[in-house]
Amino acid sequence: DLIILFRCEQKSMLPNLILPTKRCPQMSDSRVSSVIQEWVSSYPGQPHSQPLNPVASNQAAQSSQMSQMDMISYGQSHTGIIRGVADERVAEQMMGLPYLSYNTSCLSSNPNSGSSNHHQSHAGAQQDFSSFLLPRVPVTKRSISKDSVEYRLRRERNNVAVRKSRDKARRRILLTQQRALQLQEENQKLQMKIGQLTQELDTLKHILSQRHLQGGEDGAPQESGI
Amino acid sequence: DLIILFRCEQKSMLPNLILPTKRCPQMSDSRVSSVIQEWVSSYPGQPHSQPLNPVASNQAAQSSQMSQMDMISYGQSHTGIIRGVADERVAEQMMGLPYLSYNTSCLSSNPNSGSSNHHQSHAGAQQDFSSFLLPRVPVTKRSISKDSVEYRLRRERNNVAVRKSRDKARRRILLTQQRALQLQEENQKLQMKIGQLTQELDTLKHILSQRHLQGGEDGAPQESGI
DNA sequence: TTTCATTGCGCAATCG
DNA sequence: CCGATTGCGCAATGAA
Repeated sequence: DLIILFRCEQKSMLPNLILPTKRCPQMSDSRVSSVIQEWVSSYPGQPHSQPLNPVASNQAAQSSQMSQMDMISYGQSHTGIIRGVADERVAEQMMGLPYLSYNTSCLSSNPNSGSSNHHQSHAGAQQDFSSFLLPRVPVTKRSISKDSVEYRLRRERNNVAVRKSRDKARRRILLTQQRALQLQEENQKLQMKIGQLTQELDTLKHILSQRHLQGGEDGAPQESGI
Repeated sequence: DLIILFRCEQKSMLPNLILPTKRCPQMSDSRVSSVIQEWVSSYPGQPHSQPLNPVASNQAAQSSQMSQMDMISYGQSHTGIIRGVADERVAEQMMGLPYLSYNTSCLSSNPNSGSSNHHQSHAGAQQDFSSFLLPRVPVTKRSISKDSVEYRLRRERNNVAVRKSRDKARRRILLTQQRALQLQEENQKLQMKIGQLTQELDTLKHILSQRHLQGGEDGAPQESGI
């Protein structure tokens, strides 16, 4: 009864067990926990009366390259979260306070980087996942030198792309809404037309049956027309 | 032939001329220019062969409280932009480079605050809008002291609300899409049913007409049922 | 490898 | 004053 969620960067490493999203690594902890909640509450096995209160969901990877490979384990009765953080550089806007899940309590711990504050668990047989948790800590990619012209150019290009993409999304959503409304109206018209045709058909059938009663016993009414 | 877009903070001041959005003040310059382009290109008056090249669209109000009341004027032949900026404090992440509109050239000018760099126009009879442009420069709200606990609490609460709202939006969009698909399927079924009923009706009508030819001249076929 | 497109997220402004 | 929305930039990632 131990469900484990992996969060990793490599697509090939995605076990795709619970979260079918492609964006797993970017989901916030609160979102992960809410997804877990949804999934658990939709599970027809145990009652799960309380909202299972995932303890931590802290260590926000706000604008740094955290979460190289985070891992969250959830036990049935003893809810626990194990998190491994492989940080590359100090988060810039790391303000200290952890995430707040919608409906869960929140425990802050170690508001800054580290790669040392793992294992916030508190029960059960948790193995040593350190080999998983620290796949490549000191990667030290090219320091992109935040102030370089090239960085700003890339940022600006991405900002343009983001705006474009969001405009597109907005238009798509609008079109979908309009299409839904249009289809609904069309549906009503079709329903009305069906009612009309059905009534007409009933009338004709009635007339034909009357004719049968009147015009004697012809037997087979089928007359394959011209 | 002078179209003026106002961007202001107070809802009551929204002339709502071109941009019906509630979020006018937050629209980026590139978005504004794209909206203008859309609007102009959909205008059946003049040809507007070139994409009208709105000059500036700079002065990014990225994470500061800029754009108290910006104003953009657009002339038919001489595209110009007047901007009034009432800055309260220096933008934090102001990196220097201006916005890049999707398909327009970009002229940078005065990458930092000011309330002095207005009137980038270059033609026509532009009046003095300074009284509009500087409604309340030195507002100097309560400095929220970026590091205060209260600030962080508010930020965290807002982050939670944002996540919640976006989850809701995602669900709404998904529901709309599913509803559209469902309506489409239903529509097809209804169309088929209509075809079926129509064919059946034609058959019965044909039968009835045959009966008329066979059974002599009854005259009126209408027999109001029981 | 580089570029653009998507997407989750935090911030700030604004609405209700 | 609060939460809810929304535009935006950033970073990670997908896709080509």
